[in-house]
Order: sequence, then C-alpha cells, then structure tokens
Amino acid sequence: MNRTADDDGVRVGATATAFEIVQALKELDGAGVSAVARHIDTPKTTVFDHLKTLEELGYVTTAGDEYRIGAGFLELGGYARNQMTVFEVGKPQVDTLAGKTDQHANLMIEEHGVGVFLYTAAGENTVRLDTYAGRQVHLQTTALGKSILAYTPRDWVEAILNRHGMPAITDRTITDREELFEELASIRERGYATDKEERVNGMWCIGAPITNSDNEAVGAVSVSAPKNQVQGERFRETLPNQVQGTANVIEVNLTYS
Amino acid sequence: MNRTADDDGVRVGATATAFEIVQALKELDGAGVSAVARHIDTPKTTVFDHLKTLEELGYVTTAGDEYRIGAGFLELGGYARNQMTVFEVGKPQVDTLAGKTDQHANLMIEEHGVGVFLYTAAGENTVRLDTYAGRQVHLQTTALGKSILAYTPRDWVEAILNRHGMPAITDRTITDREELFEELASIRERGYATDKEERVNGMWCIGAPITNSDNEAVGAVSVSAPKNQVQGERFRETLPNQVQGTANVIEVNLTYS
DNA sequence: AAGTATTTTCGGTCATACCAAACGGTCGTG
DNA sequence: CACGACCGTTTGGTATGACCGAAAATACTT
Repeated sequence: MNRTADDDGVRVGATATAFEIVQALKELDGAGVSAVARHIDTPKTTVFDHLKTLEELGYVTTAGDEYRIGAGFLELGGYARNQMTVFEVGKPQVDTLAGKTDQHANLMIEEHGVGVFLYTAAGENTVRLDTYAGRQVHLQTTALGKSILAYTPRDWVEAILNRHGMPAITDRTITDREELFEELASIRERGYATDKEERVNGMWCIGAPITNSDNEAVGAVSVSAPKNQVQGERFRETLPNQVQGTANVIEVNLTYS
Repeated sequence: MNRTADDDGVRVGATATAFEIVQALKELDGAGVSAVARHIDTPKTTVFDHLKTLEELGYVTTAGDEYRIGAGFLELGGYARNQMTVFEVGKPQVDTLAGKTDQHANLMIEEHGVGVFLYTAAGENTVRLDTYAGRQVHLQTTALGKSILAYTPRDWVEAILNRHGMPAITDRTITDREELFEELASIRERGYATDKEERVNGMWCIGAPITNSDNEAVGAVSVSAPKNQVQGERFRETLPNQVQGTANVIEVNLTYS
C-alpha cells in the first residue's frame, strides 16, 4: 500500500503553517513573533495567532521573551518510540555495544524516506556530537542509513533519492547515484557498512542492518568514533564483528516478541 | 510574565483538532480513520483530511492499515530536550546514579504545570516501567514532582493545582490539598521527597530538587524501585544521600555553563 | 451475491484562518 | 527627553478553505 509516491498531499493548510512555525522555532533556536514571521515570510499577526494556540495546547513554551519548542512534542515522540519493538529490543543492546567499544553507539530506522536516530548511547570518554534521539538525516550520509538502503528494494531506494536528493554534507558525502548503488552492493557482500567523514568531519562509522525474515532492513546499529581512535585492524575487523554481532542479537530477539 | 492563568487561548481551531486527532492516535495505540472519528466524535471526512496532511508533513505514519504517531514528533521533542542545559548536565549524572544504585533513576522538569520525565536510566536488573522520556504526569503524584513543588512559590503551586486537579492514580495518591502542603513543608525540612506507591503500585521513590540561585526548582532527580528491594535503612539513609548528592552535583555543574 | 465495514472523492457553505492597520510598550540613541 | 525603531498585541473585515453530508470506491465476511 505504501510503495508509490505519496498522494495529493496537504489538505489542511492551517496545520501546515502551524508546523512551519514550529520548524522556524527550531531553526532559530527559539525566537519571538517578529523573528519567526520574518524567517518564514508570513504576517506577524498570523504567526502570533498560531504561537498562542500552540502554547495553549502545550506544544510551545515561553522562556523569557522568546518562544521555544515545548515538552508536548517530547511526550508524543517518546511515546511513539516506546511503542516500537526495535527500540525496546535494541536499546539495551546498543547500550552494551557502547560500553564494550567505549564509543558512540546508535540505533536508526527509516521513516518517510529519511533516517531517524532512535537512540544514541555514549561511552565513558566520548566526544560531544550533534546526534540526539529523534534527529533526522539523509540515509545515504551515514553507515546506518546505507546499511538500511542496502537491504531495501531498489525501486524504493530510487524513490527515496528522488524525493530527498543527495546533498553534500561534507566533501566526502556520496552525491553520485551510481556510486551509491555500487557501494550498496558491496555492503551486501560484506554485511556491514562504513562511513568515513561522510556526514561529520573527523568521524568514522561502522553500521550493520537489522533485517527481518524477508531480508529487508527494519533498522540498523552502528558505532561511530573519531577516526584516529579506530585506525587499522580495529576498523577492519574488531568493530565490524562487534556491530554485526549486536545487530544479530537484536534480530534474534525481535523474532521472539 | 508567567504567573497569572493563561490568556484567552486557542485562536486557530484547525490546529486544535489536528492535535486532538494525534492525541486520539496515542490513546488508541494507533487506529484507522473511522476509529479516530468515533473516539473524538468528529466526522470521518474531517479526520481523514487531517490525517492525510499530518502524514504528508511527516508527523504521522501508516503501519499496515492504521495510522500511528510518526518520527516527526520525536525529532522536535529530541531537539527541544537537547537544547535544555538541565538535560545536558543531568543525563550523565542520572546514568551514574542508576549504575550506583542498580535501580531506575530519573530526571524531571516542570512545564505548563505538569511533570515531564526528561530522561530515565535503568539499572542492570530492573523491572520494566511505563515511564518513557517525555512522559507527563501530575506533579503531586511523584517524589520528583513533589520535590519541584516544594521549591516553587505557593501561589504558583495553587494555580497548578487549580488547573490540573488532584486525581487519585493509586489509592495512596495525595488528593487533599492541605495534606500536600504539609508534605511539601516537611520535604523542605528534610531536603528530599519520598513516594510510596503514590503513582505506581509496588514502587517506592526518593526524589531531590535541583535548585537555582534563587532557591527555586529547575528540575528534580530520583531513584525508584520495587518496595521490597529498598526497605529499612537503605530507604531512610543510603538512597536519600545518593539522590541528594546527584542533585547537588547537577546544581554545581549548572552554575558553570 | 449481498451485507457491513472500511477508506476515499466530491461539492457546497459557513465559520474562520489570514492579514492590514493601528495601538501601547520598551529600548536605545542623538 | 523626545525621537524613531522595534516589539507584542488588539481589532475587525474578507476571501478562503476547514468542515462535513452524501455517495462512490474498496475491502472483508458470511
């Protein structure tokens, strides 16, 4: 039911503007009425009406003199995440993976054609990153996402690329479609994916897919680390084994739940 | 600017219905158009229009034949949480608290008069709970929330109680206003709060406030455990010390950031 | 093949989302 | 201290589109 490009689309325009305003709040890291209005090129009064409504409903808060995204979204998002079995099963495994490697370990799913970080665990002495739970990224820019794409039907992948494009995030990001498909093929051979500074400069990643009985990806796990800490043998042998091991454990546990 | 009861309120009705529908999806754990329409007593066609827009915008997904809350909310909520310094500073401390006690450790803030679980960490061998990150609860039903209320101006507390009421969640929940204020006073004397099955049967909690330089709560931390595991001295001495210690560390770290 | 449930399309209509103009407050600045 | 510049907010009119009834597709049982 889900394979063709989406239908016509937005039918309630007011909801669209409401979320446009929320997005603006995010991009501006909090802002006042006028700043938002300027940012999305919309009359002040319209923005005002929406912000007041969203505040009343509990999805926007006022901190001092500016509006910010409120806890209402966290409630809904946290609930949604909690409902997912991949999360329930995967979280503890990702935790132990982070512990064993003393690096960042992550869990990702695909939704609406983009990669969604479901959970991120940090080791003891790890660098600070911009990857919070919920963060959305282009699939082809991470080892996680490429793992997922490698185990997704080709026409589906094509549709995703058409919809979201292949922008360069760093100068190492894959931007050529054929290059991507070749890489996906070799991921299928090896069973795991790598990412050398394709989304974050200085960071290398190893990801492995979590597949179901139809051999399609339902998610992926990864370890990411500053490149100097994972040179040589560790990047080629140890880490891939640990990441794939974690993915397999999750797969097994998924079949019994 | 924030102390009186809120202003008039909702100005964009369409947004209100949109979120009403999302709430219905949550309460029904996913549902189809008709089920939602029935649940909130609204024409099917209206619900249909809204669900399609929300899906198009990425805030609702279709899993099989039913709509579910999508990752868009997690993105916004995760972002909002990530922006909060209490979270940034508190998370690692809550993690170590959970490790030391081998029990659930939690971080809560107040927003719009309700308690919001910002983060929850579990020990190795802990029971499964219904407290996910983002979950909202009545403040007076948890040790966390009572810690916060104890360090909140009285008229503010009154306003919160007026707005959200004091429903009984278990048969131990405080439902009497005077009883609550007496307890808040003794919390201020002791410096920490307790909760004996006031929100979840069988669970006991110890919470301590995180205060700012004005001695007002900006949040709270807690440990919660099955009551049989924390009887006697541990509940009266060891745990309170550990929880208060964690709260203090967070307070100190907050002043330098 | 008919019956009951669904999701979805189609159009009309009246409420309302949107917006221009104006008001009151606060903040710098000359 | 007046001035302009900017802010959030109130007000009221209007054209738009949110809302919804009726009915057509579609799916499942029986």
